[in-house]
Amino acid sequence: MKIGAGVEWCVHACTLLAVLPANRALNAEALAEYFDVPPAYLAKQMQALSKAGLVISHRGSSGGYHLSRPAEEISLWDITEAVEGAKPSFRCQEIRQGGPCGARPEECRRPCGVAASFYAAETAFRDHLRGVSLASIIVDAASSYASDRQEDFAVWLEANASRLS
Amino acid sequence: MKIGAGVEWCVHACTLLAVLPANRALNAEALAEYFDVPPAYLAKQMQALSKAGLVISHRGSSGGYHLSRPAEEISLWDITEAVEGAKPSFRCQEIRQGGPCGARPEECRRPCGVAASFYAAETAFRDHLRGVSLASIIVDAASSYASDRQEDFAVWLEANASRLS
DNA sequence: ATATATTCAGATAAAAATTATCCGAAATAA
DNA sequence: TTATTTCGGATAATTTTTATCTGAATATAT
Repeated sequence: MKIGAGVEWCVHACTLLAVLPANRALNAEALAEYFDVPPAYLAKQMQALSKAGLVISHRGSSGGYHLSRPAEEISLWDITEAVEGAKPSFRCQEIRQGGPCGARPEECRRPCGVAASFYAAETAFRDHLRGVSLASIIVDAASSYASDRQEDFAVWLEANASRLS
Repeated sequence: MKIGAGVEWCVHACTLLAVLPANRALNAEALAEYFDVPPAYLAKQMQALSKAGLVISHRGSSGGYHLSRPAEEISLWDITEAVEGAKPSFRCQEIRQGGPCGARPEECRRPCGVAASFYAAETAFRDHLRGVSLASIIVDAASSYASDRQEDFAVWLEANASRLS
């Protein structure tokens, strides 16, 4: 049971995009520099967010990414699903149908108790992440930032965020 | 986000061990045959259950495995943890500490909002599996078995379960 | 006691997924 | 047009998962 590093990176990247002023954008290189992660790999993960419609990409000079909707309307599950895909973590191999006493296909229309339990656990996991918005993450992060650091951050943002026409 | 095939196999294997009469055991080969999975790989996974104390192994002739405690007292999480390990699915890389505006270590004593949310989601997942016992899985499976199949099963068990002295 | 059967632990290896980089094409701004 | 930037795909390194095999330890049966 594992969650890829891309999910963590993309969530943090989105928190940065969420605090961007209107009509500003950040490109993959700037995002990667901010978090000190491999630029090419982060760029690839950002494609997934773009494909899922969570961020809008702008090509060309002074392009970059910005959120497609308010941070209140983007959950951690939205991002996780975009990056990792929607496949269930428990992939039932239907081993109950194999072997000398295997069940017949017509007895297996519904998932077995084992699979059903894992699916339900996963639903609990997913629902929890659905209940956490990007906006709530930002509020949490802001509270742990001292005022002098906020200044540093504002300077960095001004220097790196491009302007959209 | 994935759960390995070994977890599924081991849970099903444990359900089989759970319906074993007293002082009987099943070896890895018989378990693998019953579910039609690779014997050597299942044997390796069973080692994890043995190491975790969920099953008792008996070496030597007419040896095999049996549960270490009643099926009511073994949850799906017990088995999942034994096979996959206790490491959290979300492995925080603390990227908030990197980059030009990175947080200082003393600001990071508590997990960040992102990590905390994933940990909480995982707790919900784990708690759900903790609430499902092997015994409840067996009840579920038995209800979908026709009476003629139960006979087949009894014959197979008699032929394959070894006797412990 | 000896032979046989069986699990265990570790070495090994094949396959798949994850992590990571690079480049050409498309698109945008200056 | 020219420079910049994202996109999509090709490629590759690394790690994890899946899988097999062997020898040692151990228990049973003869």
